[in-house]
Formats: sequence, C-alpha cells, structure tokens
Amino acid sequence: MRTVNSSTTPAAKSVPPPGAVQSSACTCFKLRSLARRVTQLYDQALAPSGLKVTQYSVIGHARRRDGVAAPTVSELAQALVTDRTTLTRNLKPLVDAGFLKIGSGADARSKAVCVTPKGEAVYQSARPMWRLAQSRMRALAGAEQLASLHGMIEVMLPQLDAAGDEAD
Amino acid sequence: MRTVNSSTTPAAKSVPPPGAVQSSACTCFKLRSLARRVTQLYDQALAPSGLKVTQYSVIGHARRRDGVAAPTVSELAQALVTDRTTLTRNLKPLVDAGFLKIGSGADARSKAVCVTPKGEAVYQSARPMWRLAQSRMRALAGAEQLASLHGMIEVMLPQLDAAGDEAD
DNA sequence: ATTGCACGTGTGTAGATGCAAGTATAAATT
DNA sequence: AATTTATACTTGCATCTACACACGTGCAAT
Repeated sequence: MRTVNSSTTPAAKSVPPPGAVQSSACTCFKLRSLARRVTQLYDQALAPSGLKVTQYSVIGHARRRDGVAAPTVSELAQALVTDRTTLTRNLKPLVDAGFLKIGSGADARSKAVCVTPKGEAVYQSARPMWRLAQSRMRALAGAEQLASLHGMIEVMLPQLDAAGDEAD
Repeated sequence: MRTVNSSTTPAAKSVPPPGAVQSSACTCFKLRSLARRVTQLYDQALAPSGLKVTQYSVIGHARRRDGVAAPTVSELAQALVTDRTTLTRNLKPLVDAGFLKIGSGADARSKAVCVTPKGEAVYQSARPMWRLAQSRMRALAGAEQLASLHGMIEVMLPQLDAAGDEAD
C-alpha cells in the first residue's frame, strides 16, 4: 500500500494518514533506542576497565552502604530500579570475577552484597572512564538538556513505580 | 537499620558530597532505569496481544515499506536503532510465530523481512493496546514533558550515531 | 580468470531483563 | 504448638543486546 503521500486511491478501510507513522512516535521505542546508544557510549568508555556500565552501576550502588551494613539483594535491586531476579543474575559475573562477595545478612534468608577490595579497585580504576563518558554525554546533549532530562527522569520514575504497583 | 525514609525528605541542605552520590547521577543509569520501567508499562499493556513492545516495534517498522519492497535486515536494523546481529536474533521468535517471513532480497546476500497476514493481524490487534500505553505515558509525564523528551531524543540520537561512527 | 575488498548476513559467546514458579526462613494467626 | 502468611532469594524459561568472528556474495582491479 502506498502510505506515502495522499493522492491515492486506497482500498477504503486502511486509513493510515495520521496513525501510520506514529509507531516511530512510540515513547518506549525512542527511550529504548536512546538507552541502547547511550549504553554503547558508556560501555566503550568503560571497556579498558573490563566493566560494562551495568556492572559499574551495581558495584557503585553496592559500595555506598547507608549506615554500616552492606545492602541486601532486594535493597540493591530497588536502588538499581531492577527486578530482584535480574539482579541475582547480574551479580554472578561480578562474584565470579571476585568484585563482589555475597555474605549472610541479618536474617538467615537475606544476603548481603559486599564489595571486595578487588571490586573497589576496579571501580576506582573505572571511575575516570565513567567521568569521560559523562563528559562526552554532556558535550553531546548540552548541560541544560541533560539537566532537564535528569529532572524528567526523576519525576517520572516514582510515578512509574506507583503505576506498576497498582497494576497488581 | 536501614530506614526507608519515604516520608518527609527535606533535602534542603543536601550538599552533594562530590564523589559519593554522583554514581546515581549517571545519565546512562538513569536512562536505562527509565527505559526498563517504561518497557514494563508497555509490555503490560501489550500483553493480551502476546507481543512485547520490542516485537511490536519490529513488526511496525517492517510494515512500513518505503517504496514497494520490504526492508532488508540491515535496513530494518538501522530503522530500529539496533545492532544488525541483535535484530537477527529478535526476528527468530517472530518468524517462528509466523508473524514475519524472511524472503530473498534483490541481492543473493540480502534478505527481505516481510510481514505476513498473521503478523499484520496481530499488529492491528495490538495497536489499541499500544495506544493505551501511550495514553498512560502521557498521563504520567504530561504532554509537554513528553514532547520535550521526544525532542531531546530526536536531537541526541543522530549525534550518538555520529559519535559511534567516529569511535571506530 | 584471479585476486582483493566491500557488503549483507549469521553464529559463538556473554551479559541484561523480567515473569512465573519454587525453596527456605521469619512472623503472625489460631 | 500448628497453621498460615509474609519475606528473601533462586531457577526455568524466553527474550533482548551487542561485540568478535566467520561465511558467502558482488564488484573492481590486475
């Protein structure tokens, strides 16, 4: 079908003038596209460290213990805005590499995610690379746009959490 | 004790300690987090159709043929802002389900991705669900913010493409 | 015709993602 | 104390993601 420009003799039913191209206006698609590209930028920058940006984030969040205790898997998952079961998988390569160590938590059921000295070292080594990626990002988007983007995300994320909860 | 602290968080004097909190200021992390949540919203909405939002996007883009011919794998991958090899994998379940059909392209090397009648049908059935997800999204973010977000993405994506190219 | 390079695609490997379902422990109820 | 419910985590399954590499084809230069 020629959905190109009007001036057609289309077979009645398919009336896709305004709707046809909208699939590229899909917020989710756009967002995912951007996330993919940005991930590539960060992964490239982090490559010398051997970490992917996801792993860098996991260690980074496991690092900052609120009080004293290392976070549990669930707590870390929440901080990472990730499904707990996803985090379980994502921890494996980091544990295998010796960057993290899963200890026993206060409970017999909960487990504590601890950053090993080796993990701390690799994180520190990756840190300037991450900063470089951030700089590139800022250069690409501009500081104002980037701040605006961050602000939007900060606003939207909690609302999406709420939406997901009530969907159950 | 890890006080969840969902109550009044004044944050008035939150002087960000330069190094400590910055990892949550990671643009990539924020972006990925949002993309994950938004994906869940769309996947939930699309669930009755049996399609995930990624698959909906693939079919949607395979559907709109520029002129007459169905897009090749590479063309489709470019339209989807996805790695070519990733698309190869993503096509498999859709072909298995009978939604797409891989035909031979003009070249003996290239292949054409065609939407089958069954694929068109499932796409049409999923379309109102997608619209619902879009509406929810608009309700969550607000029309202006959403438009602003789309605009930013439109600007940033080409620049990231360029950045990726020169990185090689 | 042979060589060589560019192009289009698929595979191996490895990780990221999350839903459904399962296991084990703690707390609450009866 | 026994039963039920809630909590914390893991596993099975399926999909998404992409880099490195391999394979086949087209085209051009020799």
